[in-house]
Amino acid sequence: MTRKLLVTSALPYANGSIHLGHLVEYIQTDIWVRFQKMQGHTVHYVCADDTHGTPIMLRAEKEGITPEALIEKVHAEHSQDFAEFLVDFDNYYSTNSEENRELASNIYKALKANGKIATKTIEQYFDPVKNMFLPDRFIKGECPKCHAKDQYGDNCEVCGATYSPTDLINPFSAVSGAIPVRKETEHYFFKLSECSDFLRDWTRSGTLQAEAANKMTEWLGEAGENKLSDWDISRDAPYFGFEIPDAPGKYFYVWLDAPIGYMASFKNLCAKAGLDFDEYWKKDSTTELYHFIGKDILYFHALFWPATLEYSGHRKPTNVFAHGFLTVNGEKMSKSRGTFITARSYLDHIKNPEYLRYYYAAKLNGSMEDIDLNLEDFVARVNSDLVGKYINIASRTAGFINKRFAGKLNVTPNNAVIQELVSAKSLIKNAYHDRDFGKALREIMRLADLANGYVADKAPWVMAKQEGADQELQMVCSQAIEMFRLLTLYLKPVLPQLAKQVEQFLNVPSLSFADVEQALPTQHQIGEYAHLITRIDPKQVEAMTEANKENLQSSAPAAAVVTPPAEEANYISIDDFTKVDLRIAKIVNAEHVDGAEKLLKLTLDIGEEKPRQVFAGIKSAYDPETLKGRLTVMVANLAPRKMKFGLSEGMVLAASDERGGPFILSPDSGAQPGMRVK
RNA sequence: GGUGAUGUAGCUCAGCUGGUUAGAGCACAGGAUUCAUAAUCCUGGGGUCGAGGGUUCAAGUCCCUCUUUCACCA
Repeated sequence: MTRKLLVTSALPYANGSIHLGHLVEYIQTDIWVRFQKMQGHTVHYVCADDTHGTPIMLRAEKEGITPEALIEKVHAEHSQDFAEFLVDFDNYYSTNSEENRELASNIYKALKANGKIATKTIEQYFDPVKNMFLPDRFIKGECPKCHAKDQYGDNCEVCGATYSPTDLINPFSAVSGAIPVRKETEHYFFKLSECSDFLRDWTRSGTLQAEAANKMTEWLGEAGENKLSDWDISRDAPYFGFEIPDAPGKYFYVWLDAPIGYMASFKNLCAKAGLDFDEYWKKDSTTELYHFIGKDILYFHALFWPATLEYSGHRKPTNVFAHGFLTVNGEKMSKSRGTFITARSYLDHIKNPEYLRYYYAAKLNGSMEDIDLNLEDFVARVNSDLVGKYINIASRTAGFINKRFAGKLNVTPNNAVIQELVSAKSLIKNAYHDRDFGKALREIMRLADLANGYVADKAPWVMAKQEGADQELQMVCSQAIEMFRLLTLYLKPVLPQLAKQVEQFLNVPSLSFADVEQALPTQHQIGEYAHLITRIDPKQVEAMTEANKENLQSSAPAAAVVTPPAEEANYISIDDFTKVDLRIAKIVNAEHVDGAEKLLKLTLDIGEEKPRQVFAGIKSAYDPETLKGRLTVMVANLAPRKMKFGLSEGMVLAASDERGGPFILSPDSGAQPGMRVK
């Protein structure tokens, strides 16, 4: 039976950039969705920008653009960030859409028809200069406890006290600076207080996480008790959002139409993909609905949202999955420590999004616990697990298959390690299903260890030198490749891009869980192995945190109002640059290295007594004879590195990308060996 | 302040309903190996499981007190 699943991640607010904290959720959801798709289920993964509310209105005003222009700009930026992190939404939409306006209005009307809407006059702070009501966050003043100046209306960042704006000493509007006045206004309420019996039932019937269910009883109180109060769902003009149908000048509070944005995004997808919206949202739908959220917004998703759905005649979520927050190096993300890292900054420095996906997956376990991004551990773990263990299996065996057997495999299924890999399928599936990605990856890496052990045990490099051991050599390497195929399949939800490259290398169609038992056939032809990933250099991480620190300094005077252009995060200082000692080098000798596929051994004169010996991976592009006597550029102060063929005392610079290369550099005529390049 | 969670080797984490000398990966030390963009394999050192008290034949695992960190609520 094919299951039909609709999955969402929380809608990011269109007021700022995506950062590594956001990405925990999108990566978690994306892995789960990819896993479900790999099982052959029908899955739709939708999301959208959350675009309404006072902060967006005010920020647009500050930037001198319309809110629509602001959210359009942010939408493009968010979409790009998600795409580059391989978060594969089936639709990424906006809450400021016609679909959402219509759905929000209809839901409101249905709630009203059900007697769940009330009006009440409340008193609120009002900015007499801007002529608008002020949310707590936009009132500032002196903390009543510690008397720190310039604190927000809801809590003090200095002493941590929480209070209401009325308690502030000398309050002022953060928008205009005017002294706010109290003013009465009529608000619309969703009568949540009447929903506690329903919510208590829903909590019990649903399969919320244990911790989430605890929270629910905390909010709901014991049976018979009613701790819920009605929910204020309106805001007064001016407000960027949807006007309430029968209430001119009143707008839906952003948190009313935000979750409806899940429906709107899906509705938009339905129109594009020919799906039946009602099949997924009608009261007795047999499809499944999952919301991935952060624990901070559990309140909205476990109370308001199911109640809204229930009393407007829709289905309820099958499950709400809450995750914890991200800390970096054990502490809250901090701009001064450089650990407040945007998605863009990560991409600029570390480049490969799958490293972060892997690390997050290794840490996630389906609970609401916070997870820690320890940057040193990140480098060690990714390098060791992905490069050292997993990729190494193909890297160390594919060469034999390519060179000795023209890429032809000979897999025999009766192999203990392969059998263990195959039988791990259900454990791994269950772990993915339970969102215990950490458990899945621990198992997969244990299997990768077994595969490396198998290769070490069989020692194909010995067979390669023996007469008449060809068949065994081919078999052992084929088994290793089959192990690599299985590991790739298991890792695919986490590393979709790498898996795709491996599928091309293995010359197989897109892998899914049904392929576990389908071993590569005998005489199967694989492609040429090209290295698939490289290690993270800790310097990249260092550069990233440094860049984020500088980022803060340069924007400090502007006090968080203006986001500096993303490129600025890339800058290094002149001091950083001068650390690199670049020298003009004369290639006095160049020769092939016995046994090395890619390396040339260069002898370089940079004006020192003794010439430098440098191994350079440029054999593919240069004949040693043509290099002799040439001038080029080398890094003279690179730490010497012991390689298999000897000590390399520096590095020759060369350019390359997918269009070709490597191309070494040449100075203009007149340059002499030993001259500093700066 | 109240509630919920959390604290296990240097680092990051497993330890299901309490059951033999507490586990893994990384890091570290020694050895092996050279196929692999130095990756791999074997062996080893290292923990009063936040602190104290209690229940039990038996507790990292249950109860109480204190404490660390985090979140939510008032």
